[in-house]
Amino acid sequence: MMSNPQAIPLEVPVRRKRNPRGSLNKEVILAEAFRLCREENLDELSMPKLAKRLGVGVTSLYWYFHTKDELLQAMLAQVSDEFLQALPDHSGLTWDEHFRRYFTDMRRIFLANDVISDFLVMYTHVSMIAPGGYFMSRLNREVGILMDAGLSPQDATRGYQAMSTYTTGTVQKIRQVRLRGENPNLKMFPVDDLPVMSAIGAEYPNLLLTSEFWHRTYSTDVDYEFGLNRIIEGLRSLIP
Amino acid sequence: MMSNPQAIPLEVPVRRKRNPRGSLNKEVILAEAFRLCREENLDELSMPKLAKRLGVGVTSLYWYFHTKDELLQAMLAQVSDEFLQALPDHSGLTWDEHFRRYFTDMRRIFLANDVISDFLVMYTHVSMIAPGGYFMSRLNREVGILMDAGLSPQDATRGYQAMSTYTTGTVQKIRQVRLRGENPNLKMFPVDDLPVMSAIGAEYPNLLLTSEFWHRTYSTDVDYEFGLNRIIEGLRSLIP
DNA sequence: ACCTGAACACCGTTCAAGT
DNA sequence: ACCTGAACACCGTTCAAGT
Repeated sequence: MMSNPQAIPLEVPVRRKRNPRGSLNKEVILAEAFRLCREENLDELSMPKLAKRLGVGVTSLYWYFHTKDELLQAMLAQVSDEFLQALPDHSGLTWDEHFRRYFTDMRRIFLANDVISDFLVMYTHVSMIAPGGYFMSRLNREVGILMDAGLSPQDATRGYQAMSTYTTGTVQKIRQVRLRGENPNLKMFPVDDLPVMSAIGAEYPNLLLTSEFWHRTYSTDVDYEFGLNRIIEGLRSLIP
Repeated sequence: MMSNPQAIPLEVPVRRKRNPRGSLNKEVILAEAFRLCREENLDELSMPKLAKRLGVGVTSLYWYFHTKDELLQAMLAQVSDEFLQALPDHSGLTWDEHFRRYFTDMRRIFLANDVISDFLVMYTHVSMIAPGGYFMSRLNREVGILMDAGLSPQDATRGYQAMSTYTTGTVQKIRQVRLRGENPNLKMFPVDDLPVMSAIGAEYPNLLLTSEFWHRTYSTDVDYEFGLNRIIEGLRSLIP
C-alpha cells in the first residue's frame, strides 16, 4: 500500500482523450442520430446519448447544431427527401388505379420505416415539410391527375387531402400501437373467449356480429384499401 | 452584525409547513392536472409543476399515483367519459345524414377541447380506451346503423373505421399546427405574393390553379365535410 | 396513514475554458 | 476553429425519514 501524505485524491478522473480536430461533422452526427432512431425511436433520441455513441463530449454536438431542434430539422429535411425518393412514379394508369397505387405505396413506405413515420406523421415539434421542389412537383402532378379525371380545382385539392389525411391517419394508429409495444395484429375483442363474447353479444348484438373485424389498429391492409376505395368511389360520383 | 461563534448556518432553510392529513386526494390532484393541461398542454404536465401548484411536496403525489403514467391513465378515463358524454345522440335521421352529424360533432368536440384531442387522438404513451360500457354501446349502435342501411357486417365495420380514422386524422393535423403555435388558417402558398405565385405557376400550373385551396392544416371545416361525404358516397355505392 | 426533503439518473443548454 | 467538462434548471422516481 502506498501512503498518500498530501491527500491527493486517489481516483484521478479519467479525462477522455481529446478527439482530433476534424473528427466530427454534421454528416456523422446525422448518421448516428438516424441509427439511434432506428434502433430505439425518435422519443429516445437525446443529446447525451448521441454524444456517448459518437465518443465525444455532449457539448461538442452544439458546435454543429445550436439546439436539438436544429438537429431535428436537419433530420426532417433528409427524411422528407428519402420519403419522396422512395415513393414510386406510375404512368399510364387510370386516375382511380393511379391513386390506389399511389397511396398504398405511401402507406407501405411509412409502415416499413418507422423513422419516416415519426418525422412525417407523428411529430409535431418538427415543423412541416418546407415546400421544396420535389414535393411541389409531386403535388402538382397528383392534383393534375384528379383535374384531368374531371374534378374542379377545388374538388381535386380536397380529394387529394382527403386521401392523404386518411392514409396518414391509419399510419398514426398503427405507429401508436407499435410504440406502446402492443401486437398490431391484435383484435379489439377477445373473439376466442366464448363466454365473454356471448356476454358481449347479449348486450351488443352488432358487436358480436362484427367482432372479428375490429382491430386494435383500426386498419389491416385490406381495411385500409376498403376505405381508400370509398373515397375514390365518392370522388367518382362527382365526375359528370 | 451578530457573531456566529458556533458556525450555525445563518439561513435556516424555510421548511414548508406540513399540510394537514386529509388535504390531498386523487380528486384534487386530477382537477389540478386538468387545469394545468388546459392552461398549457399535456406535454407541459410534470409532477414537480403539479405539486407546486397544489402547494405540496412532489413526492406527496406519489402516494396517490405510483407513477406519472398512473396519473395519465386516470386522466384518460375521465377524458373518455367526458368525450362520450359530449357526443350527441341523434335519432330519426337517414343513415348518411346520421354519420354526417355524428362525425362532424365528434370533430367539433375535439377541436373545441385540446385536452380531449391530446388524450384521445395525439398521444401514444397513454394506452387506448378500455372497452367500457358506454363506448361499446355507441359502437354497437353506429355499426348497426350501417348494417341497417344495407352494408355487410364487415363493410359496416370498415366503413365506421374509415370515417373515424379520417376524422381523427384531420384533428391531428390541426392540433399539430396549434401546438407549434402557427396560425391554423394559414394557406400553404403565399397567395398574395404575386411575383412568387407567378414563379410557382410557371413551373407548377396546377398548384397555381388550386393555390387558394391548400391549407397548412389540410382541412377547413368544409374541406373536412367534403372528405366525409366522399366516404359516405363511397359507402352508398356498396348498397344494393 | 399520510406528508416530507434529500438524492439519483436523466434531460437540454450555457459558459468559460483548453488546444 | 473546434473540442472539452462543470454547472444549471429541469425531469421522473426512490428512499428513509418525520408526524
